Amino acid sequence: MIIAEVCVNVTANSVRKNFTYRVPERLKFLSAGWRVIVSFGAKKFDGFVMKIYEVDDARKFEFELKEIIDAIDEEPWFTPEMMSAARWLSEFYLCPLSAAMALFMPGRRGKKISVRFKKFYKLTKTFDAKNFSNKPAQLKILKFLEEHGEIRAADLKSKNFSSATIKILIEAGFVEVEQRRVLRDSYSLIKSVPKTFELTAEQSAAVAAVEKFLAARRFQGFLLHGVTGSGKTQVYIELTKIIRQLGRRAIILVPEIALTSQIVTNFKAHFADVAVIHSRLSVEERSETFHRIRNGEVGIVIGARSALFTPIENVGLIVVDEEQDNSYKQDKNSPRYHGRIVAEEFAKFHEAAIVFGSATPSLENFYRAKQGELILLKMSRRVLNNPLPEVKCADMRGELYAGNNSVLSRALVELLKKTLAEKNQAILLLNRRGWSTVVMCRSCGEVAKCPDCGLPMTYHADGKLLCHRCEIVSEPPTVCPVCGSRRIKFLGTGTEKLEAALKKFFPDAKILRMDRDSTGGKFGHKKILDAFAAHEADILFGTQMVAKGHDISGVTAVGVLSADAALSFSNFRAAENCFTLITQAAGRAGRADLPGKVIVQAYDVNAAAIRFGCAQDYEKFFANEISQREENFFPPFCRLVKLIFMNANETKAKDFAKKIHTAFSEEVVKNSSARQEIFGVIPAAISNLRGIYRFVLLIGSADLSAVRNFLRAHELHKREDVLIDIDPLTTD
DNA sequence: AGCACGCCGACT
DNA sequence: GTCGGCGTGCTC
Repeated sequence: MIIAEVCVNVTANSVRKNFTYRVPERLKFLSAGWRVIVSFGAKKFDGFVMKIYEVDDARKFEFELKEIIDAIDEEPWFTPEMMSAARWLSEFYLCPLSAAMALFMPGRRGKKISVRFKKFYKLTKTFDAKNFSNKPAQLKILKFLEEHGEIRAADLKSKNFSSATIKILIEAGFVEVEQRRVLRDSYSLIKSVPKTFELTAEQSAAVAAVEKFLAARRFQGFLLHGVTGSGKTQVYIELTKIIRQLGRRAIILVPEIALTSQIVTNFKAHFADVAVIHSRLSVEERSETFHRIRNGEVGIVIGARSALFTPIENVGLIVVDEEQDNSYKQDKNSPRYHGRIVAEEFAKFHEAAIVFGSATPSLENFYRAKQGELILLKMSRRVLNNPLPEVKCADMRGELYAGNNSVLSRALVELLKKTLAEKNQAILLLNRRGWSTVVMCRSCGEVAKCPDCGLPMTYHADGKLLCHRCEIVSEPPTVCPVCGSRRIKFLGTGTEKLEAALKKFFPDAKILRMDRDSTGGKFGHKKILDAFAAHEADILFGTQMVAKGHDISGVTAVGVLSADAALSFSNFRAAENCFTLITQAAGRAGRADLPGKVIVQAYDVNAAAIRFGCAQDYEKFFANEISQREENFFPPFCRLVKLIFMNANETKAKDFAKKIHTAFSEEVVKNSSARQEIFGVIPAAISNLRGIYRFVLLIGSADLSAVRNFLRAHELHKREDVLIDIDPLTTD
């Protein structure tokens, strides 16, 4: 009898093994990689066939075998590469195999994906027109088919062919029906004109350095450190050309969905077989794209981090653009994987080259490049020798002393006035959406908080309070719920309040806001950026999405408002994030022949990130920051593992965390040859989520495998009340 | 994830 | 004495 090992798709941490099912005769076509329906306990679940083998019919199992109920798709969903990748993911991130497998699924839950077919009619054999002299309608169709080869069923009416006539022809054997799968591609409308470009010396050198390894079919990591406007995308395109000529495929990752349109446009100018994958595509569109990839029709997959999880084979090149970007980290669902880490591991599987690109590399990767682990490729000049913009810092404390309590510093107002007068464009970045970021009682200091997660809520121009994490909406208080005072104050500035300020300062300017509230849908960002590129607006302002990866030639001025806002958070990455934000935003200015000017507004103008950011000096920033990281034993000198202990009972959560803290100190910190540290127990940043208390233990480790062994030994990965986050973005 | 089984508290 | 709380364990 035929036996299948099935990974049942139950999202429970405790179910961590595969289950054995009998394969009934009618499903004997099943092989590893198929999705199937199985009964599990009292219910039906979908599952993934991991292995098929034959055993003697007399063979007894210690449990009663059930039969697989049905197959889900028309073909195996998972390739062997996808399955081994999933196995690695579940080992590395300690998540159930089913959770790792689910990453490769187009929807959240593994339901049958509706497949769309279109009907075509085709000519099957030659015909003699003489035989149809008294059948003009049939002859008309036959002649049409002879000329065009086929006709879509949907087009019959418009051509005045009747379905009855077609039916006769089918019965007579002249015409056959073909059901063809419809593969939609919302990016097919993006057409671009092939551009020939001449590579700069630096670009050519970068391409040549990688090319050596591409041909050798060997894993190697590269860090392409190129200033904004140095033409990194052109390097990616050249490398992709080379790998395609070698008959291998490429994956191009961008941090956010918003950036895919831009890079897809660039790639489509050179390649015809580009596919786009990201989570905002409909489930059907994603699965159809999977189908095209599986068929080998696709040579280049472009997308956000989920573009790693496709059936693509024979990959020779993986590009991680803007590799420092935090959006590569999956932060909401398990497994909490980091796209950068996973991409590199996949590159090893495929014996591919991986190119990390950035103007402001992550500390981790720049450190690795310095150590020689990654090959460093430097591009320090902009293409066409465009100058880097001139960056000035505006001291907002000084502005206050001088009596200016506006959001905009005098220097920025001057710069904007000049820019508008010269008919150029400006970009302003304020990394806070909404109107007021804090709603506070002046009498007692109470802040309006989200009922679910306890984080401060943001006041929006529509008069509602919104939690940016849970998206819970509520009415702002008129009376303080704690002390009863009516002195409710709306503090802090978001993009909506900035919009009002801009309208007041520049009543004649056309302004465009871009933040999550103004960019809905698949192409929301693109619409705004296209409008701005067409100079339909003079000032584009919004959250950090205005600073990422686009190239609009009319922009000569950039303002970064409250650049140091992120520095107040106790986050070891705060300085890095701040530096990156300034550099990225500044990079938007003066990319064409017009020189750019940038104003960075900050309260703490002496902070290292602000100083080096304004100087646009990555090396100095790195040198300063890396010494702090070493001193505090933070990445890249360790890997972090964050454990969150959750319980409705505060004491239980805390006590369990304490117990694990002690165990880790005894078993790992004392015995490991590598440096291991554990901090905690501290309340999580979200200390209570919907009535569940949350406490954090933070592990800094120079040997992750020892930590993983510890977690396994204590079966923390099997628990529902402990969350494991490897390489977390924040420490609380 | 679901569901059954099992051991302690307040009820007809 | 029983009904039902949800802690623990199992599902091929």
